[in-house]
Amino acid sequence: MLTDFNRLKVFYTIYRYKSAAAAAKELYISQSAVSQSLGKLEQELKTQLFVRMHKKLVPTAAAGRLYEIVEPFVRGLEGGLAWLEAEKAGPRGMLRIGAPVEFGSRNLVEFIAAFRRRHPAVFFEVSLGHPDMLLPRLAAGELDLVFADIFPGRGAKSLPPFAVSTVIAEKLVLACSAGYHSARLRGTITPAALAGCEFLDYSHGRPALDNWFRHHYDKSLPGLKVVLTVESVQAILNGIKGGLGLGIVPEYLVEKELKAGSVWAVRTGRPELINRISLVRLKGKAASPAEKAFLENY
Amino acid sequence: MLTDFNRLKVFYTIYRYKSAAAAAKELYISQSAVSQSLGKLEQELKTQLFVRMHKKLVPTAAAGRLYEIVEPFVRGLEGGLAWLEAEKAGPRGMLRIGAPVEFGSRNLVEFIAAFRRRHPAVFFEVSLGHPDMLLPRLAAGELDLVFADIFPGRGAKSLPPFAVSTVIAEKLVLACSAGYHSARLRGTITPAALAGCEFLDYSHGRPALDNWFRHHYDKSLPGLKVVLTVESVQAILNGIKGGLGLGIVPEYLVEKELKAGSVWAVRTGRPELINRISLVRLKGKAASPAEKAFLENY
DNA sequence: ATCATTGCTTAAGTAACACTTATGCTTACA
DNA sequence: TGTAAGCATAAGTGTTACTTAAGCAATGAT
Repeated sequence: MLTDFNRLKVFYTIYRYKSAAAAAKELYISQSAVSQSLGKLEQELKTQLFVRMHKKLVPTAAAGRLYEIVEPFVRGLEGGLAWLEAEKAGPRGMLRIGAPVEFGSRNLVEFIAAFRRRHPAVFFEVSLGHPDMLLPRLAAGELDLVFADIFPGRGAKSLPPFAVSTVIAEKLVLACSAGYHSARLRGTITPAALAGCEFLDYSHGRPALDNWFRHHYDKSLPGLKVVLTVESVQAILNGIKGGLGLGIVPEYLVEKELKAGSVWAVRTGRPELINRISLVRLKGKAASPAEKAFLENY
Repeated sequence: MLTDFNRLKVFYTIYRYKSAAAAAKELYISQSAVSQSLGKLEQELKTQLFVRMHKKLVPTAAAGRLYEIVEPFVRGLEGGLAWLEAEKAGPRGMLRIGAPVEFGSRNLVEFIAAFRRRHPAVFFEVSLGHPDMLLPRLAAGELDLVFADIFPGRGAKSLPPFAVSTVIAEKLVLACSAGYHSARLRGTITPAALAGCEFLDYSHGRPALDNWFRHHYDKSLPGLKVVLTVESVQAILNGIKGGLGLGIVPEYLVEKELKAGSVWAVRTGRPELINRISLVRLKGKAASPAEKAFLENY
């Protein structure tokens, strides 16, 4: 690679003015410095860049070629720096956000819509997926912030470089349809009574169910009949309504149905399990105005 | 503009490795120097570019943007420098040549065709026109070399920054058709006899005719009847053959016709006027291998 | 758990080199 | 012919980028 990029800056200026004296004035250095810098560059490239004529430096073909490389760069740089300045001045620019599928396509998009009404110069790039996929991307600098629904069990301790703050705490209920309930769960609810039922969960390790049982009964029930595994709250909800069995869903999603009696939720006397949606950022990363505005409002 | 371009080179290397230590190794400087350079750049931009994490530098969005500007530049630069190297190694690349219309579209193009058979990596950009238009472009570095038919009268002294060498010396004759001759020029040829004839010239100052008369009779004849002015040797030639009158043409173009007797040329006893086609280059400009090869063969 | 390793940062000293001042040369223009 | 403008070169100086060294934090192995 070229040893000294600064000489290119001098070259660029000389080329524009076809004059060392004019370049010196623009660069706030002496004409001699410009001349020396050009000489060094020519030596370095072992190529003549200008023909010295009286009161004028005439570019050679090589100089023309070099200028065509340097010119778009300088222009791009000026534009880019101006953009950085603008981003520091107020909320604008791109925000790259990761979020769980359901939360991202529901709450987050709604919030973004509201946010953009106040800050139309901010635009978004949302990546939906598991925190397991999202957090490494955050750590690699590909995302600015990530929403993660980290269950109390795992996570937490294995994330030293992250700054975590809870934004939403939604109650999780174990629910089934009224029909399923009246058919399979008459009488008081006990772990033993539940053990014979059909269940729905989000992935094959049944993390949601295990978590719920540990919270409410201090133990997980092995050998549950998980009849449906699907990575979608909406799908689980539909399964519940269709009488497939019992599944974990955010309580606010079934509020109407619970009141109407079409859906029934297991109550154990203990407070409901809380699903904390956390906002994760890289520890030590300065927040841009756009990011600040986003964080303040959430 | 940015004060120090060299820091961008360091930034570029850091970004590629996401590591200051690796960048230091590649740049053959200490890791500390890399760290300091990055710090200076961030200060200069007043923007955080990397989040310092253990054994890793994680780029921010701003760094990504900056990289997208710098990266194509570095790649373009590498390509461009490789090209310069290649051009120095052997005859290749672009040659920008200026020439008079007739010479350029006839002799020059023929020569280029032969030249390219030996050096297929050399390509050409030919500008046709008056030396008056071409030489300033040569002086401005827009052309590498110019063929010029400079009449002895002017030129020569007003071109101090140019290096001139004659490449072709063609005899110019004042000719007319056999029919025109027998009808209008019986007997011995004198200036007085010629004065009553019709003439053809290349431009309205009748430079060719004046030049010819000064050479052969040491004076120019004012008030000549110039019945056709056209900037084309071929057109003049056709005019002569058509019996329009007398015109100046290169002797070799009418050699056959002179021998056959269909065209007749004025002979004064003096040696013929010589039209020197000169090759003009910028004094002090180093010739590329392609240019060298071109000059050697001409 | 503890220790060794790795990588980044900061501080201080040094060495390199870019810049300035000064001079001379060339050319254009009055 | 003289003067002014522009570039090149030389010598000296000043800035600053770099090196060396120490400190800190996080990781992974024993």
